[in-house]
Amino acid sequence: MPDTSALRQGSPAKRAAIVRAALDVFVREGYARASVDAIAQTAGVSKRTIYDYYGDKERLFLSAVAETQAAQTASFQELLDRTLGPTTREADLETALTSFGRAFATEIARSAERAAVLRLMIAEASHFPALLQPPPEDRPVQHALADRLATLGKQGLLEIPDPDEAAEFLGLLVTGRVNHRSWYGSVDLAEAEIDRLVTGGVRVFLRAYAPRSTG
Amino acid sequence: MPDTSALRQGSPAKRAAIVRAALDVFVREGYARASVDAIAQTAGVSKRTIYDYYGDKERLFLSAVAETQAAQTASFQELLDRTLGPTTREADLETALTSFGRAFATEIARSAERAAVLRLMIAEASHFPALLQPPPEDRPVQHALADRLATLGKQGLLEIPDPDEAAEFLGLLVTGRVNHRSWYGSVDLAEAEIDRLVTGGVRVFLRAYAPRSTG
DNA sequence: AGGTAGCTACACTGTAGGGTGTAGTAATCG
DNA sequence: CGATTACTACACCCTACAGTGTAGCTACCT
Repeated sequence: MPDTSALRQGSPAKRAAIVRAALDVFVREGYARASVDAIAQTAGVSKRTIYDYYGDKERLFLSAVAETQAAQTASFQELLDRTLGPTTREADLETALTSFGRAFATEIARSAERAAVLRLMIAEASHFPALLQPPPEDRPVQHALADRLATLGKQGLLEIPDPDEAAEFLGLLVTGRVNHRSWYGSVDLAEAEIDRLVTGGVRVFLRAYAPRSTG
Repeated sequence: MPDTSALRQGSPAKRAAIVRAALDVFVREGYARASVDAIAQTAGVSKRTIYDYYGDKERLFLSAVAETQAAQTASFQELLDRTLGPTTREADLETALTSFGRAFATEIARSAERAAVLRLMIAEASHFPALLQPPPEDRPVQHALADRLATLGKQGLLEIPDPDEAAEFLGLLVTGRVNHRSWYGSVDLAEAEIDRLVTGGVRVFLRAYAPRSTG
């Protein structure tokens, strides 16, 4: 006899549609306000199907968050390679860091999704301890960035005593003010404003981590 | 005839008790999950009284947030005077900034309330546009800090081209990592950990804003 | 004493929403 | 072909909760 209490396997396409719709609604409404009916309607799927796939609202929520985190980590890696790749030369450093920062912050501030997920996680962290277990959204991300900075340090372009810390600060300097002003994506910022905030952050980072005496 | 639809004036003590209980529950549960019954019970007051005082849940929420903001702004001013007062001398600068940062971040990370309110505001910003209207929680705060930094700049202790920006970065460097790791107060951090994060942030700030050539 | 205001306790309405059960349809599998 | 699987539509249960109406108690005012 089949285990009728098990979740349905289903098709990847339908799973993706549901998870995508769920994230949309959760992000717009917050967990508690988001209704499964609304998610079903957004996904173009019956409510019953959602329950057959995910069992309950909590698991749907956690799946949706996990889903986007994987996607975001991947897209960050790609971004890092594009803007801070191993071909960076001395003269390009500020330019490269700025363009990295701009791409990074734009991704956060404008793609809406990334910031929105962060917002959602901040809001729900205390209700879903599971959210805290996986690397807090950017451990792999920060590691990759730290590696790049360490390399730049070894090349004498920067003075980086602690690459992990430096990576954290760079991320913070670049995204902190954008997140703050946009209320983590709740309010749109002008592109020019984002640029200004990012550029300022990179400038501070470079002043703090410039080599004391250039050889 | 009396206007029966008007809110009741009531006693300040009871108002305070309600607003305090409301904040407790909102902060712990989030707006949507928080029930007025729970708030009434926490406040030791009947639900009817809450409605007589505040009319509805939304107004209660906004009052609670506004209440704490005023309190927090005041306590920050006091903190700033205590740690970065006008008597600061050169040798004390790093010490003073560090103790400022520590006090600031501790207030945010340990008093729980401040971080929790921020968390709440981040979560609800898109549902309560009114939250965005008043100075975003720290405009007066940042202004006062900028003034102090400008003074230190004029004394030659720091090189501060843009005091407002510098104040923003100092706040960010000092609190950013604490907020990030504690999930804006959802997770407790050890005192030593907070110290380490704050100290690191101050060090970066000083490296970035140290005078290029000391006269 | 009589009136009025502040408050509680409690009953009650209406609605939203999580979650389930099931009949019916279409496709797919053997 | 019949059987199973995936799905929708829909009716449904049950709980939580925002908000209201009201009776009754206390305390204060005059």
